[in-house]
Amino acid sequence: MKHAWDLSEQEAITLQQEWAGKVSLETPERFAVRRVAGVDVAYDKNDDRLIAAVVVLDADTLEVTETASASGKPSFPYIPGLFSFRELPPVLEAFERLEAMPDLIVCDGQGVAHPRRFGLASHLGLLLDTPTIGCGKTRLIGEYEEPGDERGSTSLLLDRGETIGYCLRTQNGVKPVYVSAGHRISQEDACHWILKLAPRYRLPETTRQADQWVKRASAQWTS
DNA sequence: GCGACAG
DNA sequence: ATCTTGTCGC
Repeated sequence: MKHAWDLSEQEAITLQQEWAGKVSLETPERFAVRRVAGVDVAYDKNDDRLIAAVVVLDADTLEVTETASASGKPSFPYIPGLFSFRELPPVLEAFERLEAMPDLIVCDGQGVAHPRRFGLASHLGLLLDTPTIGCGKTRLIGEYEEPGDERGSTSLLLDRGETIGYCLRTQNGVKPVYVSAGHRISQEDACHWILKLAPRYRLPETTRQADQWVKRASAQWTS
């Protein structure tokens, strides 16, 4: 039988075009965030496995309150623009192992700053029906001006006349990050949240903690 | 055809 | 993503 994630490249693209229309760029009314999650995926080339880790932080203290992980064989190759079809299966499994769902999720990669406006963060947000933000270390698409040198400086990420996200400097003098709304959040709120989540380093604490935990998890899933 | 190209 | 040493700067 045909598995939900067993798609051809063309079918994946068609699904993105279809689902992009379901994405919401509006922050919910009475948006109260207590738990913020960070997601990261590692690849073990030795046995061709993906390891996903989800960490949940207290939105006020930024302390880790829960973690979960999952592992599986990649069911899709890495193709720029079709990233989510490779990474999401183990990520979703990790989320299922969480005791409490977070109020906001920060992903490594893009949200709507994507050729079809449906990056990893948008895909995950739609599947979990939860607000998501995409925060990438590098750009996938879009043009922008270099933001100012100070923390908090931003510039628009533009594509075909549309604002698809922001280029954000999270610390004085560091390389900027690329922020875009994933689902159920506005571009502006997405940017504000990333800045708030990155009080000390270039990357938000959600990403840093997820990165740290995915490495511990890989050791476990290997041995 | 050529260059770009999240992790 | 991952493979990898030293090096510059605070």
